[in-house]
Amino acid sequence: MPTTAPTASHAHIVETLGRRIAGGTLAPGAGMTVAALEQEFSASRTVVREAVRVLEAHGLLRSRRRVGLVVRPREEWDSLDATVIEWSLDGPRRHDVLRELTELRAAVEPVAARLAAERADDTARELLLTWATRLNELGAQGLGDSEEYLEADIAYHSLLLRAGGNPLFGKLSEPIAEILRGRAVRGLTPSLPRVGTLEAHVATAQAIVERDGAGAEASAREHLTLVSGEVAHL
Amino acid sequence: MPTTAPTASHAHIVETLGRRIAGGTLAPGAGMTVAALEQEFSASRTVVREAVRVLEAHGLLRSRRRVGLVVRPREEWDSLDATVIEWSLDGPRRHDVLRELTELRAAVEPVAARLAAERADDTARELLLTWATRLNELGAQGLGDSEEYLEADIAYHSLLLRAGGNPLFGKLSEPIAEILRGRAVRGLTPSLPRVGTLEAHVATAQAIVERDGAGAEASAREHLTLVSGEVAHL
DNA sequence: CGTTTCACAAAAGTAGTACTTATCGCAAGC
DNA sequence: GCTTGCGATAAGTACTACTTTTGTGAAACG
Repeated sequence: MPTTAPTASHAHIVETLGRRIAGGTLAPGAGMTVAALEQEFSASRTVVREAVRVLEAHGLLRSRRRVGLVVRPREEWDSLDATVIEWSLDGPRRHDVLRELTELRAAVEPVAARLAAERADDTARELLLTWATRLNELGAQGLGDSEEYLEADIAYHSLLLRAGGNPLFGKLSEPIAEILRGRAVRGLTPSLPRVGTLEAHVATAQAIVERDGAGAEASAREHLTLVSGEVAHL
Repeated sequence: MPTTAPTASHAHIVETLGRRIAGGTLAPGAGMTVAALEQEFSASRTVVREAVRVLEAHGLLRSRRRVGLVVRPREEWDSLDATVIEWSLDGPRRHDVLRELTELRAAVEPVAARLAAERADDTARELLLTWATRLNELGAQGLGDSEEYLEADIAYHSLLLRAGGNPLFGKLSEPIAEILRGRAVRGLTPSLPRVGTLEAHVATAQAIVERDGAGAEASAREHLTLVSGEVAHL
């Protein structure tokens, strides 16, 4: 085999095609055939079909006999899947996606905070407070747009969602990590976090440590109202 | 081939295997091989591999060279996917799943109600109220466990989640429909809905019609507190 | 002229087989 | 005892032949 396509194996096709669809290059309703994909990726039928199956499983594509492969409407997509979200954040609709995700986050995080306050184990509580104070410090130093801040932010929110012990909330930490990353990459994170944000983090964590469910929920909600405001008019 | 498997095609393998894993028959860590599956389902390699790919995409399975297929830990599953949820509701962990989903629902629906109040179009508002009053009527007649009630319940909640225009919330209507169905099938729905439930439905819908975001959120939250209480100790 | 029926062909679905590649585990050598 | 290399194993990839479904268009029919 010469220096041609680097064996466009399974994962590559899924990735490329997924990005095209979720990213918007390939609009819903657009059609294609397995044969065409074989050619384009210079891959065997088997490989292409497996890739198609995966995209089908994610609701991005539909394969029908005699018709070929058709891109499905957006409502059918597995829009809560981390990979699908990542792909969506690449397309022209990224702002919408970001807004939608933030709304979901605003709904979920306060309740997650309450659950964490009620049920988290002690190490999680401590760790949560640690991350919150770290965020506070970094933010105060004007490092709100730094790599470390992003990392701590993801760690904090991820733990917050997991600490309540409900795997479904934990699962939502993946999309939420994607938003944070997505915002950071696009320079939407200010170097000096908005007033109230850092305090809200610490207050939430503090409430969780003190097993104050209502308090945790309230301060998390306060924080997220601020965030929603920022993202609302992108 | 005798009267054995009726050409256990792709979808059937996905379904069966998915149920086994998500349902708990096949515990995380358990291993198998493609060859074994070929035999069991008397299907060709191609078909089995495609099925495996789909399950892999849902995070239920991992396929590694020289090792074979390994069932992945529950945290890795695409637990928000409607099919995965359906499969999970069949296993011994169904009560946990039901509880977890209800918690998520309690977090999401109030916010969805607010968004609906702020942004739904007029037909959706009207329809929402129609469903709510229908639920009210059916409930008052002691038909809370009837087929019609379930149908109306699903329609109401589904529309509530979609009306706000955020596809992510809309997507969550699938799992939520699964819960309602799951509860009904298992006879967990009382024929006379708990006091307050029906009123809350109507109140929420009423608030949405009046574009009262805060009110909609509040009454939805009230309703869901009741529901959570019911499901908490299954 | 409109409607139904039917046959054809297109495209995915299924099957089987041959070959390639990664990797785990063990054993031999340092 | 630790590393290194070999071999077996199981998935990954490829190719090809065959089957099944189904949309479309043409022909038959009312």
